[in-house]
Amino acid sequence: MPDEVEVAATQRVRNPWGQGERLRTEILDAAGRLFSELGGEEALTIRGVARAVGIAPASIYQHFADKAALVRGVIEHDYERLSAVMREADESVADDDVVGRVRAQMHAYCRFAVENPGHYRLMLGNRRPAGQGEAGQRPQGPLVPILGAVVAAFERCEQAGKRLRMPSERAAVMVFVGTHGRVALYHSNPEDGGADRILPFVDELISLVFD
Amino acid sequence: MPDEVEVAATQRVRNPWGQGERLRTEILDAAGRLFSELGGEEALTIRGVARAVGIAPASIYQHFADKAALVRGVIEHDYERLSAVMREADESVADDDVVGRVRAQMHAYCRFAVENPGHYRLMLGNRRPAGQGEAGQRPQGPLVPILGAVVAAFERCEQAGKRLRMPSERAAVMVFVGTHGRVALYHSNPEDGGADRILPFVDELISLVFD
DNA sequence: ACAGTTGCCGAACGATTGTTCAGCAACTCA
DNA sequence: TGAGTTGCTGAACAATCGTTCGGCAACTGT
Repeated sequence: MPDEVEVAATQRVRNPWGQGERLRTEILDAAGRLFSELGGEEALTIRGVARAVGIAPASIYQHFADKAALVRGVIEHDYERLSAVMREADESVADDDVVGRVRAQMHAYCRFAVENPGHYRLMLGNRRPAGQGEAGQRPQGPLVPILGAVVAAFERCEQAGKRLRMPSERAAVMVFVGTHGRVALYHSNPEDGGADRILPFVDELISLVFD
Repeated sequence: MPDEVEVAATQRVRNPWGQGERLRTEILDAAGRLFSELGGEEALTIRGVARAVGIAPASIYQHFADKAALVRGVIEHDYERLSAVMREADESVADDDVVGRVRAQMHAYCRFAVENPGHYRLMLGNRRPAGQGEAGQRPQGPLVPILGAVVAAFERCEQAGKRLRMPSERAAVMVFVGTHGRVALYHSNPEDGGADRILPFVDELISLVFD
């Protein structure tokens, strides 16, 4: 019982150096970079991250309870990054160009997937062990919330009078999933063309769901 | 120099028991099963395979030079399996039902991907280190030859007079890649529906590329 | 029946993994 | 200035990995 109180107090205390939080994100960034280069949860080692940051392996445990927590942190950190670039791309297009906003979102998705093959692989490969999610939280894969933004973009298209060949949510899944699969094909065979081959495909896919 | 001769002679000698080859495929099957359940190259251990087969870890090395050779064997074995089920599905449909043959192929692909999550993950996650392929062999990802069968099916559609909204090869990529992506979404979030949610999506995707 | 070959096993080796712990150095507060 | 707290480190732990080696048992041809 006194243990809990002490732990809580320890966590609440601020770092007097003012560097602790910065090192945490530094670890997160380095781990993310290794993720991108190596790809795969097993390829990411505590020692490797520590070496990349320039600290001792034991220091990792001052910021993350264990390796699983570090991996969760990297995943969370990078999904926010992907969501951010898609949101920025969405907002960088004029409001009345509703289709252009869909295209901008998907192009941003492609760029991110090409530039971060490791994270991309993680998005697919994350097997979610039973009971990993918080209690009461409906279990959902990491792609689902991102898909939500695409659905919203298609609903804006419908409200702007654009004619779709199917309900907006279904169109969003169609485009998102097709883009996702095209990127998978690229990662399976990167030799023949990169983003310059992917983006036209995505554009044609988008035009396909409109009437 | 005499070493090479002796090794070659050893490899050429047939197994007098007549069981060696059978055990090899037994190892391959067990490794494939573990691949399906665990998913991921790193999760597949020599000791785990040996335990699954019921033999000593050292015995694996009588049939595979090292772990990389075992993994290559599993990949090859299972791609042939996937190609086989897609070919069987293709041939199980009447010749004049050209669109039905496309659907049968893609449905078989979905079933395989749902029933073998590990292999599916492998199809995506296989990072091909430089110089792994045989010399003179154009490097290509594992999805590419399978895609070829889909292209052929769409070319048959065109020859039968079906109108496509794009060149047959592009339509094949569109459908294949969209199906592939839909399966990825399923694996990312298996809770909401399985094959019964995937197959209608695939059917709609196929109908989308026809005029 | 006997020598020769072959496939499998038990045991071990070195390397690497995640993780823990005591101690040292740098900072804050009185 | 001195006590107290905090972050980081070096060293070590047990576990697990791929892999190797000598020996045993089952089969072959003669």
